Amino acid sequence: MIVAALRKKLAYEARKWATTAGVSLPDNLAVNAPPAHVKADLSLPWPLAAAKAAKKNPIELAKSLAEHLSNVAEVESAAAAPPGFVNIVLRNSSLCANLKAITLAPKTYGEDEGGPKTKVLIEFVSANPTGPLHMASGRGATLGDSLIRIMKRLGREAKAEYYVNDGGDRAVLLGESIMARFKGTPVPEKGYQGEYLVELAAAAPAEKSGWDAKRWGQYAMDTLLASHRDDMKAFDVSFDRWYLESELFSSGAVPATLEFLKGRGMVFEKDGAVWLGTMNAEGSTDDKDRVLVKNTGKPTYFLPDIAYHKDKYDRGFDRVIDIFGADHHGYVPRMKAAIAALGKPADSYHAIVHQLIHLFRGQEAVKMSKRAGTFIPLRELIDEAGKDACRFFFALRTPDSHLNFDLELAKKQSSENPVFYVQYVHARIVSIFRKAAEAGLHPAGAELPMPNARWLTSPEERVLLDKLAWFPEVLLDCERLLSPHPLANYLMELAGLFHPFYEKCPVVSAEDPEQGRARLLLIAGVRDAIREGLGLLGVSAPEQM
RNA sequence: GUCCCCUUAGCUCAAUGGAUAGAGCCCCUGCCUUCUAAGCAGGUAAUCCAGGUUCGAUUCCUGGAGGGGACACCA
Repeated sequence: MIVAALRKKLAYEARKWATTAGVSLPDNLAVNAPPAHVKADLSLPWPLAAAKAAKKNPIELAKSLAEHLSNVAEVESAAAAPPGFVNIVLRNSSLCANLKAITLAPKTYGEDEGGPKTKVLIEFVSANPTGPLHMASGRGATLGDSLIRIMKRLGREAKAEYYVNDGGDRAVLLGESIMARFKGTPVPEKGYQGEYLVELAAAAPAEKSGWDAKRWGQYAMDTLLASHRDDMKAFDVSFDRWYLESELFSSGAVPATLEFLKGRGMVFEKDGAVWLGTMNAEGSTDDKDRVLVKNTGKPTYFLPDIAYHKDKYDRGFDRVIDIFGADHHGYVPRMKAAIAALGKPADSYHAIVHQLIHLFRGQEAVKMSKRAGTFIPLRELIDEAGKDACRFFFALRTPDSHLNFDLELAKKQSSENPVFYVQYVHARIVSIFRKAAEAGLHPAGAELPMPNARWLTSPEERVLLDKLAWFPEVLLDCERLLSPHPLANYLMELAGLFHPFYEKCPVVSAEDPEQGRARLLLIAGVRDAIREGLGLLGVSAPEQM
């Protein structure tokens, strides 16, 4: 029985109890991990919540609920604790059964949790193909890709999409900029000034001398887009679709969306331009109206963006998530307004805004790249620190907070480096399994038996059993918070709990071979949780270090 | 001027409104003939300020202080 399923069972029993006790419980019944000083596996604050409405003494309710819950099969004991908690100790056998569920049937996590039967689309990175991908895109990529992996793991239908702004004016300007670099003439004032275009122009094929700006633009955009694809591949991030803005235009979706919005009465004309009445629309979050079609007759970028989001819904996605960098946060209210203007429910759309990355070498802030000038390309970071360190560091923090990325630390092969701290545990366990096979304790790959109840009862073993039971809950936390950081932090904690076990509980040289095999089962659970957890973060789990 | 994010230990960060606020690093003291010392055991140390809501606030609300970012008929 895993915690996700046990939570349901306890909640069900608690509701039965509430009926007979004549109290009402809130809709959301959370199961918490108890604080360190409490010797229990689960903590339920439910009596506290019930006492308020019922005007009853919470500790009395807790005693009554504890008595009721001690009849649940998986529960060893349930005790009331002031001011009104119920603390539950689980049977070792149910925790062992959970362990078997982790090591033998890992595909069942979250399944019995149900969860919303939705089709989720997450759009992320979506950088303009006018320059190399930059390190902030790495944070968005980590967020999006890990969320996709976690949601899939929970049985959701989740797709990843990258929107490519390959539209007209931008391509022309890029073409003019790179052509100027090739010819050594000044780059247009509003053009792309980056030094990378010099390199790119030099690398173009021989016939380039005859190219016009349009041809140059096409070349630059194709090459840069290809580099974005390469960078994402190197970062172990994959997309179900690269959606081109040009596709959107050629499909006629842009004028069709304008007509659709007109039909809904959301559009008005003023000063020769066409506006979306985002400010006063029902459910609007925007502070001013926005232009859809300029007085020149050309659409702004906003209109195709709305058309693109309409298309997401038209393709059957009922949960649409966009990931933006902090510099685009101002874009969120108007996108929400657009979703409302399309007549979609507000809670079907979610924007994740992640904050900036500050790059350091030790104490020293890194402001710019030597190669690319004013910004740090993602590729430079991957090349220097490695994909694993980048992804783990990016996953470790909530998107809301600024992220300090220390290149020196990320490159260190020591315990100071969190990613090595976790990977090391995996390698250690794999090594123990090798030794166990050599010693004849347990042949490689064979199934491990369900341990006898007298094994795995020491504090070091028990705490690991417990921690493993929370793994599915952590994935649900990630989904709820739309961030992989609870998983990354969980892996740090799990790794930290393994080392005391390693010191005190010999496996291969255990007193009793049966005990050794029980411990093998336990560490197989740790190994698999780390391997899978790291996998969900796009980080490798080396067998040897 | 308006808007967004942040402020927790010396440092980097955790904690669906729950109990004695957790980790890792740094520093100090011990530990390698026994499954990887990239490790273990022990020690010191924290919620920016003022109000409010609540049985209960690091968490929610209001105001203030400090730091970061954004505010085009640009993309």
